[in-house]
Order: sequence, then structure tokens, then C-alpha cells
Amino acid sequence: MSSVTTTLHETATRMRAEDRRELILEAATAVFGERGYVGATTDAVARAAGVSQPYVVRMFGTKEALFLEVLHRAIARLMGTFRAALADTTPGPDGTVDHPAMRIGRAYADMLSNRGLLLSMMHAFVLGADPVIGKAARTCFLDVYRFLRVEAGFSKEEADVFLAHGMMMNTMVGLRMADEYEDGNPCAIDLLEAAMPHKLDLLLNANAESAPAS
Amino acid sequence: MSSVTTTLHETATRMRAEDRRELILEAATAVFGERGYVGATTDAVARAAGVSQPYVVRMFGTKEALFLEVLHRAIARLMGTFRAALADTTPGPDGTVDHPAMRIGRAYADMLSNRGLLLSMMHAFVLGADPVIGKAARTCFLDVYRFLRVEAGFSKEEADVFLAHGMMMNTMVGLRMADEYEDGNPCAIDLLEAAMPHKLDLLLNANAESAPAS
DNA sequence: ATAAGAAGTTATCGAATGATTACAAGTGCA
DNA sequence: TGCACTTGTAATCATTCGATAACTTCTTAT
Repeated sequence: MSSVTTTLHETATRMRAEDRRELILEAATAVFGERGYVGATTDAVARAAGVSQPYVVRMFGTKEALFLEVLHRAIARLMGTFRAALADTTPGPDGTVDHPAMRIGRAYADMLSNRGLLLSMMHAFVLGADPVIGKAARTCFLDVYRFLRVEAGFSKEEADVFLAHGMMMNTMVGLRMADEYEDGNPCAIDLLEAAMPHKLDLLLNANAESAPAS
Repeated sequence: MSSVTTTLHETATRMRAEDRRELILEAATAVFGERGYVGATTDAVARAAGVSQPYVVRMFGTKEALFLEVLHRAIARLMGTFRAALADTTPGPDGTVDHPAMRIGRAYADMLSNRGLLLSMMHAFVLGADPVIGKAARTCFLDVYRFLRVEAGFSKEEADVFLAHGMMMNTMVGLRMADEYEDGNPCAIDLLEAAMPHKLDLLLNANAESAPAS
């Protein structure tokens, strides 16, 4: 409470650009997931990452390029998790190994707590009309489908059912339906029990994540 | 090509406010569906409806109020279609009446060509973090779930499967995946055949719809 | 006819936002 | 040391967009 205006040193602690890049992408994933591509501002991303707005823009060129990188990283992490689950053939407590579809499904459910990652994807999936983002989103979705069919050996129907329930769970996350669950809305409780069997804890934990400031 | 600047009478033909309201809501549904809540501008809605931008704002108060009305009308039409399908017990050519789930599923697929309607809903479904829109979106989704469970008599699992595939089809529409299909992308063809059995024609027809100008 | 109200527009404003420029401060190497 | 490079910021600009105000034109009831 000094009478002199202490000139705060508001410069972020110096860091290697590569590391700073990761920080910003992490922050951008959360902000894009919460507000969507158009609704998210480069300033909100910058503040969430603890740097200045022009730095974000200069590092990625444009907001669009930043979003595309967020999207591609999200898909890469998703598929990385899937591949790990597919390769993980350690037997369970009963000595048997789960079916690949089961392992990948559980891996997906484990990602539900990463709200930004899933919702950045979802926001891209409804922007098909955008010439750049739409094209990228289609490619990403098809990459996932190809993985399921070719690498994981899913049948057409298995892939359809898997993706459909994935979209359903993403929608529950995007709607913040867990809020209604926690408010005791009986219909919401019923819905979430139906949509996310045995995965409710993960969805509820997602609510505990910090939301970026406006 | 006259040398004099012919002062065009750019005033929209006069209409009862109630009718104009319908026109604007119809246009807004298409624009919000294509660009999302934040990305859509009141000016784009106005031009799509053939009126001036201030008229749109004054008629609905705010852009947010306009979007909420678009959302509620979309849900109302959806449920109206469902109720009609549920009540329609006219036997098919083989003399039998389809199961309610089958009738409602077909009714939903028939709505796929109304891209704006479905995508306005989808955009709302990923805005759960918005205090106003998020709350409204959750309520709308729960209304549909309640309809399926209570009125249509779906079990928990039936409702889950129905909604999951609905979200999947909506995602295909939002991604404009039919574009890839028409480009002959074999993976996209495979995916769409899996996701929309016997409904591909409807999705492809949706592509023929006119897109609102920028 | 004409006043009153309904339907719609033009003009404009303030705030928000992505981007650019110029500058400052830290880091490492000869 | 000093010089080049990297990391970062402050200041600012041009657009865009939702909203408001003031005005015009059409319709209709008396």
C-alpha cells in the first residue's frame, strides 16, 4: 500500500520459445473448447497463458492457424491414447485381456476430464462450412475413423456405434450436463446414467477443472 | 447501364410483423446453423431475410434473444415431428405398424435436410459454459430425453442409442461430410454408409440447400 | 382527408478484436 | 566487453458488430 506507484514488472519470466509454445497451446485448447473458434479471443488465450496478446498472434501467425494447431494436437493426442490402449495387452485381474473395442472405449472415457481437448474438436466439427477449418475437421474425423477400421480392426457397425457414443458423451460435456446432475435434476441423472455408464465420475471431475478468465 | 444512378427502392415489401418474424426466424436458423451463435451476425440474418439489420435487432431485442427463440423453435419442431410420427399408426404396405423407435428414427432422419435446424441445436449444445444459452440448451436436451422416455416409452438404453446416433448424424451434417462423399473419398463413403444407413440421400440433398450470403 | 399507429430504413456510435509496428530487456558467444 | 539474437511488451490501428436514435412510408379507422 505504498503511495508510490510501484511499477510492476509485468513481463513473463523468460522461457524457450518451444516451451512457451506448449503453454500457449495448452491454454488455447481450454479457451477454444469453452468458447468455440469464433468466441475465443487471442487476448483470452494470452491471459490464460500468462503472456501478452501480440505475442500469441505473432507466434502462430493468425488465430486460425492457432486453432488448426490446437485441433491437430487434440487429434494426435486422441489417437496416441487409442494406440496405447490398443497395444496395452496386459491382462486384467481375472487374467483375461479385454477386447480392443473395450480398451479403446475406456481410453476415450478417460479423456472426458480433458474438456478443452474434446470440445475444441466438437467446435471444429460443426464448422464444416468454413473452407479452411471445415476441411481440416473432416480430415481429422476421417483419420480417426480410418484408425478404428484399419488399425483397431473395427467393423463398420462397431466403428459407427463407437463414434456415435463418443459424440453423445462429447455433447454431454459440451452441455455441462453434469451441472444439472449435481443440482439433483432427476431427468439429468437418468440421462447421464444412460449415456455414460460407469464413467460418471470422470464427467463430474471435468467440472472441477478451472475455467479460463474472460 | 444507364448513366443516371437509379435510386432503387430498397425497402422490403410491407408485411405483417408476425409474418416478417417468421421469415427472420427462418433465415436466422440457417445463419446460426452455418456459423454458430458467435459467428453469425445480425447483419447476415437481416440480409438473408431481406430486411435491414436494425430491424432484426429491434424485433428481438438482442442477438441472444433471437438465438434463444431459434433454439426453442427448433426443439419445438423436432418434438412436433416426433409426436406426429409416434401418433401415426397407419400400417405399412405389408400391413404391419413399425415399432415406435423405428417411426421416430425415420422422422429424425427426415429432418436431416433441414441443416439449419439441427446445427443451430448442435451449436447450442457446445455452449454449455454460457450462463444463458447453456442453461437453455440443457433444458432443451432434457426435454427431448424426457419425451423419449415418458411419451415414446423408450428404455434408458434405447434412448441412449437413439440420441447417440442422432448426435453422430448431426456431426456428419455439421462437418459437411457429404462433400467428401461426393468427392469420392472412399473413407468418407465408408463412414457415411456406416453412420446413416438408408439415409444417405437425405444428407446429400441437404447439400443442395442454399447457403446464406456472407 | 387525416391523424395515429405499424413497418422499415438510414445514419451513426461505442466497444471489442485481430493484427502490426516499434521498442525493451534478457542471453550467449567472440 | 560488446554485439547479435531471442524473448517479450506497450501502443495503436482498422474492422467489425450489436445496438440506438431519428426519420420515412404505408395502412387504416374515424
